[in-house]
Amino acid sequence: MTLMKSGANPLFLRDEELRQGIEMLFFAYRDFTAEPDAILAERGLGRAHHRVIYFVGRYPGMTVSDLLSILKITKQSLSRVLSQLVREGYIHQDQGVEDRRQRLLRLTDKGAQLEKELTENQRQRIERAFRDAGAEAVDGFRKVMLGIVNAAEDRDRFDAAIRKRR
Amino acid sequence: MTLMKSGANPLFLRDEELRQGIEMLFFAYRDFTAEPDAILAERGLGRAHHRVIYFVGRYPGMTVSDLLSILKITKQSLSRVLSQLVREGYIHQDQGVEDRRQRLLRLTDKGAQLEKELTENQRQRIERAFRDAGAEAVDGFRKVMLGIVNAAEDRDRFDAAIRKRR
DNA sequence: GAAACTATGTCAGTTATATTGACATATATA
DNA sequence: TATATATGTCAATATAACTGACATAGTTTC
Repeated sequence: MTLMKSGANPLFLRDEELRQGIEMLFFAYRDFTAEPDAILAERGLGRAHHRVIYFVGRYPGMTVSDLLSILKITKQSLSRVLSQLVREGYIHQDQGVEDRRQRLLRLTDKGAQLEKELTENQRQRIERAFRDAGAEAVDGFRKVMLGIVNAAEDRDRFDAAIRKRR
Repeated sequence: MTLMKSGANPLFLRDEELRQGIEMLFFAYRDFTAEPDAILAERGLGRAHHRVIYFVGRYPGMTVSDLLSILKITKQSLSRVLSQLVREGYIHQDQGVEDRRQRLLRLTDKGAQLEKELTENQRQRIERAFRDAGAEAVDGFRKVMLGIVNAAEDRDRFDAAIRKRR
């Protein structure tokens, strides 16, 4: 941290550091979504479909409202995306067993295949970044990212070893 | 890293770790944009306007094509957003001095005020996360984020101390 | 058992952000 | 002079979100 743009002004340094943090999030997210978006476009799907497929693959048997609270979108928005995925055979809905109003969501084989193709890309990108940066850096990355996330509920999705720092 | 969900399968652990990375990016970005979006909505502006205001504030005197290559959108998309910002007095355009075809962009006072309000929110979020995580973790965060970003051109926006690891 | 609440779905209208393609203008460079 | 570049604009389209209103089936509570 010695070679900063402006010299020895600690206030500027702090601002520069924080702005870099902001920008890194923007650039990382932009590049992280670019390739999956291209794969999805070939099938007439968009980023919203990816998010649904991803989380249903991650938590099979999740309900529609689980999905709504993760994505933080309205049910009307989800509806169009989800019903397209069901219609086109990527996602299967089972009636809930304890509560029969619920629709338990899971990927079909077709859905799982697409999920793999999409996530593979992002997984590789993360893997390369993690490997290049080293285990210690990965710990730091996780601590910071966890601090950026709002809801304790979402932070709880991540592992206990990180959570205990709070 | 001792308490993982599944026990002692190292392959599972790796997959779990990578998926956490993917999800952290999603959740962090989702929460990072939520509050500025709300402020913008009051003025009839959206996230796209924020990005323009942010980068023009960051690099005063940048050209339209600089902005296009950072945002990676088409000029037609930028056009509507940028001309609204000019029309409503957030951004001022000067004719380029060396090349008079260029429009050099800078924030007006009104624009700078909005930029401050919007960025303040994100800056505070990052600041809190950085402070809670500690300096070492911040280094790790930056290393990993830099690894996720594609273009060397964009990586070069960040500081030399990190860049030299490559 | 009726009333209230919950999970989900759907209709209709609207907004923001992006796209592609075509063309125009001013300026710079070979 | 010819060509390339920086910018702007018109038109049509797509996607992903929103709000509001209403419907249905199933669960819970009084």
